Amino acid sequence: MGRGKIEIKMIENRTNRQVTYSKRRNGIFKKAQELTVLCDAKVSLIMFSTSRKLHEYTSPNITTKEIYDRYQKALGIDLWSSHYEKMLEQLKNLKDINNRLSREIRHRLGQDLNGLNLVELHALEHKVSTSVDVIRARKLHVIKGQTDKYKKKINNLDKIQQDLQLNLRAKCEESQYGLVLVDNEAADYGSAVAMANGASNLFAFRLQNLNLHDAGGFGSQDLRLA
Amino acid sequence: MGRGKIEIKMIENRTNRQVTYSKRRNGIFKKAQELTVLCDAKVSLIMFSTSRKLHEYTSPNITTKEIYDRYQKALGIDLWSSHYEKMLEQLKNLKDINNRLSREIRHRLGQDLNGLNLVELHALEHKVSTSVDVIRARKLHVIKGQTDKYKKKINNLDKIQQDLQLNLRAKCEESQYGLVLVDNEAADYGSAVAMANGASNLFAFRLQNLNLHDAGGFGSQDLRLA
DNA sequence: AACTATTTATAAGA
DNA sequence: TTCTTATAAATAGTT
Repeated sequence: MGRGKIEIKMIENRTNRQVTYSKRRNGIFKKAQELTVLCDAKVSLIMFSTSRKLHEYTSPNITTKEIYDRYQKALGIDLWSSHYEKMLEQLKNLKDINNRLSREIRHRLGQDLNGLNLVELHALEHKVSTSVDVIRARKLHVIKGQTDKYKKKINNLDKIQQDLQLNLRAKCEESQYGLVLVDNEAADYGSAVAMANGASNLFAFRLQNLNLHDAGGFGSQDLRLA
Repeated sequence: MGRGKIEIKMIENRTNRQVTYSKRRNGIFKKAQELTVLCDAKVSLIMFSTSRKLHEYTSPNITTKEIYDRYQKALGIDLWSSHYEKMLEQLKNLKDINNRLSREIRHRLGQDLNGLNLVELHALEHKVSTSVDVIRARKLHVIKGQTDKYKKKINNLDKIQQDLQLNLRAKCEESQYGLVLVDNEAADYGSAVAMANGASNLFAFRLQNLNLHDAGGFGSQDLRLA
């Protein structure tokens, strides 16, 4: 349809090709639009020129995604299925795991026990009771670690005091220059005491916190300094 | 282009519309194919008739998916992202929940306690210890329910025996026809005993199972028939 | 971008 | 549906 008939083969001249692309693109878009209106059809027309430039027509009242969803449904394929289905499966697995974990926790909390028979209840009691033992052992271990550290600090403090007393005695037997030295030692002594007190206060604070949470109370032997 | 000019509006006659759809569909496909060849373009043309029937044209040497991938790239969008990202978020949330639940359970099992300080350990001990109390209380409740049932059955059995003895005594003081009646009563007596034994065996079985799981043992008062 | 001679598409009818 | 054909529409080559 033009001044002359043309053969349908690639137009070698770049400019001519570009011009023809433009003209025919408009033509095909118009056809698509007419088809949409005349025949109540839904059309998605996507095209890329040689220069990879995008042009598209989509019928009104529908999106490209909807067209493509319909397309996949019609062909019974899902180009994203492998990815999508893997995710769905993952989701399902995680939900299952979640449910099992939640149930386990609820039971360990003493909730939802109605479904359990005597055997299951006893097994659960034993499990949780064993856990308490493990946790208590761990707690005692931590307490022992902290008291050991505390005792060590006290020992250090004792040693420093002894050294100080020795030094003081020595200094008193020396000249007046000793005073300066004594001042220095006194500074050291002060920081050592501060340090020891600091550690001690820290520990006291922790014990206090413990008691705040100790609704059940724990046996006196639990806090014995081993 | 036809015997007469037509207005571009929906063709009301279903048949005419279908015929026009057919003709124009062929026309537009031909145009798409010519554009592909003449201009070295890539075209994806998807359409649905009123009856939702799918027809498509895709340029050779390219797939519909590739066209759509290019399309999304060109527009800088991702048609599936909203769906996809929602799923990703769901996955992430479930994983987080899982991790928290797992951690809670591990702690309640007495595992992975290294990261906990003394306060946390004590709180944990208290929580789990409280749970044991709840579970134990529930267990005792169940045991009491079963023993009550057991006692009730024994009472019933006693009553049946008393009735039998009364009846037997009465029958002995009657005529020889009494023997038939005694046989009937004996049958009843047997089934009653079987029933009582059955219940008793069931309970014994449960206690046996309990003992299999009873590594820690439970106090004798726990099994006292209240 | 226009123009326009010519080809092509297609509406209506069979 | 498919074919026919008169006519509308598209467009190749030109300006």
